[in-house]
Amino acid sequence: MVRAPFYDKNGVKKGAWSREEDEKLRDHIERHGHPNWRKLPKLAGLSRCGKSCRLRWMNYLRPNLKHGSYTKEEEEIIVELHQQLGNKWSLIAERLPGRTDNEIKNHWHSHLSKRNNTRRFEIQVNPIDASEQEITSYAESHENQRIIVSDDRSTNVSESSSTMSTETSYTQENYSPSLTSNHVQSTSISEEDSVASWGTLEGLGSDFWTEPFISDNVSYGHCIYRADPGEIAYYYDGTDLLYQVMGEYQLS
DNA sequence: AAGTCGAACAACCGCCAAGGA
DNA sequence: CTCCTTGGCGGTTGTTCGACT
Repeated sequence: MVRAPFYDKNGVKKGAWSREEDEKLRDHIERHGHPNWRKLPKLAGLSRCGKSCRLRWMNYLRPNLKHGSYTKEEEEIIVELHQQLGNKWSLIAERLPGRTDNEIKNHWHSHLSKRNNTRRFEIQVNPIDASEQEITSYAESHENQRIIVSDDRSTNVSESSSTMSTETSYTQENYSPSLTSNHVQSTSISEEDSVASWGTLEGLGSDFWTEPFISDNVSYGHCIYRADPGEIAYYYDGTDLLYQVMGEYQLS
């Protein structure tokens, strides 16, 4: 999974490290430390640049490093800290003994970011036909996620408007029916798609999707925007989740 | 069996801030 | 004050491997 070793035009070796190189680097640092990374390769008898040596030491050879799979607790810490700090991998790594910033960053991109993205989704609600049970069933299938729909989802099509409406929230704690839904569906949405519709929102900045915290002036369970038929409504659930609810008013 | 594709991850690259000359 | 060196950080790339067709 690494680049094959090669020498650049300056005779500096790049690519995967051999066991012999690792031994040389480890041995040198254990004897002399690393007061100067630039000078270290020459002193250690390596054809690498100082930066490469530092990276190899910090991310792989350093004592007390953990390698391999992450525990659930570690993943929870990463997700939580990422929400607080953003891509400050070095700060996150400080809170996870034995893990490096590079490793955490890789793990985030290959595992956790995808999982996190699935927290943003779109709900297609037929306001005429979708029952509470159907919506609740949807909520049940999305563990630990709150579904919010407007109270007037059952109002007549001709009376629909784009004014703000009250809302009712359905959670797993409150409801537990097991109906399957034909009218409440979810699909993953991309961040780009979400941002593309951002202009319809009020009270939140355009950087909401990248900000770990939410605006203080948005109350719990607040319906931000109510859509006309065919438009997209956005609902804020009081934590850090924002749902898109399709204003689909036609029976399919 | 062979080809394709995406996930995983080690390593590289460019940029920036701090500190010393 | 300016310039240079160095270490550190975050984004990106390149290669391998396993799953799937």
